Amino acid sequence: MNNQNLAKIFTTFTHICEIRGDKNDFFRVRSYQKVVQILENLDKDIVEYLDDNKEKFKENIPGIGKESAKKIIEYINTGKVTELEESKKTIPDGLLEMLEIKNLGPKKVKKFWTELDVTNIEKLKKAILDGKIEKLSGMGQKSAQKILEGIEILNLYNQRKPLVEIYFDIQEILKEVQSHPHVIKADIAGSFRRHKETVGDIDLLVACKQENREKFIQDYLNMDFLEKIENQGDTKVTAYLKLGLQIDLRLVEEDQFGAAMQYFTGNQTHNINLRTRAKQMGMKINEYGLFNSENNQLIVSKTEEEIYKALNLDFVPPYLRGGTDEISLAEKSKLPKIIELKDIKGDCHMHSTYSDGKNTIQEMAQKAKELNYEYIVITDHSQSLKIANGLTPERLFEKAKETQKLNSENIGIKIFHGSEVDILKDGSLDYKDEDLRNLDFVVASVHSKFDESCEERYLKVIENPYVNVIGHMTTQEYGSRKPLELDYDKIFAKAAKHNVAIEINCSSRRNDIPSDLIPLALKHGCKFFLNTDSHSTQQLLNMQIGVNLLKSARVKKEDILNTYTLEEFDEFIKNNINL
DNA sequence: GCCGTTTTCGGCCCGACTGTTTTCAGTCG
Repeated sequence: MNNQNLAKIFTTFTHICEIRGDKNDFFRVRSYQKVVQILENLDKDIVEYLDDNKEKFKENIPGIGKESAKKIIEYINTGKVTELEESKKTIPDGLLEMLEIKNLGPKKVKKFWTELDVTNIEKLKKAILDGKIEKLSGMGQKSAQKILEGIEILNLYNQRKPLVEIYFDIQEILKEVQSHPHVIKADIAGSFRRHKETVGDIDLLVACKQENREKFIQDYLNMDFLEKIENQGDTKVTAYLKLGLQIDLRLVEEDQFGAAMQYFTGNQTHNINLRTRAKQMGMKINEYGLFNSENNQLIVSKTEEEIYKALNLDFVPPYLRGGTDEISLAEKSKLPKIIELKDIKGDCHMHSTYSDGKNTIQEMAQKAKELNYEYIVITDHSQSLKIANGLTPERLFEKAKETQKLNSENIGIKIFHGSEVDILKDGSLDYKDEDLRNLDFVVASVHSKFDESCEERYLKVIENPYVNVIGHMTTQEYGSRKPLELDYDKIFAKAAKHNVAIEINCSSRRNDIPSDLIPLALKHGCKFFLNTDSHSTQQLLNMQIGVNLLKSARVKKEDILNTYTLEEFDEFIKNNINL
């Protein structure tokens, strides 16, 4: 959490500097922007980089210099950064929210503030409607109108969306574009391709012959996933999707596609670092290719692989392009080996028609077999969760019998008899020991009283010998429930001690635990299950999104327990019950 | 503010698009 909190503090500071527009501040702001990106993409909490006394950095992090380090250390020790707090007093609060408006940057915000005393969005709206904005120098009716539109779409489209929520919708959109007769190649770049947890916009790249561009753009503008067009030029269209996100289309020539994918995948710091490297080597990178900077001769442009190779680097996969240490690792051929979808051998949290799932055990097993899994665990809800048709001990027994029967029919995948057992208000489990004893696998989850009492309940249930994994621990649900603020240090330490794994639940409404907690759990030696919590066969496909999220968090195969083969998993659950 | 095979000062990634201009500033990614 420190990384994200610090990133926010530094971001606010850069915004304040930009609005004030002090002389010679441009490169200072850019340095801090770089620090923000580094913080957002570190694979460990920043506190891990400090020495035991939290007084200095153990190792150098390129991009974080003396000044930033001082501020970070102050934050770790006191919870605030004095200089940045002080700077907040130098401008009215409302100016910062104005920066969120599309087409409105720091220069104009400053202009409106100093010339018209416009200090928040409300005042800005009034100034536009009163015709005051358009009279300012450098402004006009169109600019004023654009800002007004920016205010209107602020709440509609400006929210970042969780990757898990939009992943398959975007794939569908991509397929539609790819099937257009004038499209030679199309793909999504940007944070979507880097597998970030949330996505602010969609970068769509299309290779298309120059003579077909105009025709394609006309057809694109009429595609039914688009809602509103913002800007359009010969090679670029900015628009909004019906699902509530901005989409930027860029058109390139076929043999520039790799260069464009590289250029638009980012992140910004990765690109700056790469272009700086190119420059030092006498080359120049833009979206059209890698060029000799002296004579502008093209060196390579067709594929990303060629570009990294020409810069004497191993290919850096998109999910590692976070602008931290990936370029120096690629230079030394030391990029980390990260989990792949094919490493996943089973899914250990899913529901059937016995509780609130839409498909039978057999249907779930059949779909899982198609995904090349060796095993699944059916974990229907326990008795207290009546709203989800939780199973009484009698029905749990029936389910065990059906599971046994299916396994005896050799359907080509092993089904384990599990349950997602509620953690009750006192931290006990929702079945008696005699029922728990007959289960192969227990996911223990909270489904009621989502408050700080969960900390004590988790600490107690971790001691329960039947528990294999704690399900969706922070209980976050996008748009409805924020992650619980608990002492995760304490919980993870105890879970590791008792060999209780932590679930990374990749259902489309959860993504829990969120990736910023993963390094903390790893630090304590915890292992994870990556589960889909599927309530239908279709949702089993979410595993792909879960793996993608783990890639950008640099999680390795050995940290995820459902990479175990059937034999290893069988052995694991037998040994894991510690009576 | 940060960095260094151009190393302790001097330079810092690159291009598209828009609107207001008449050659460019601001914004965005």
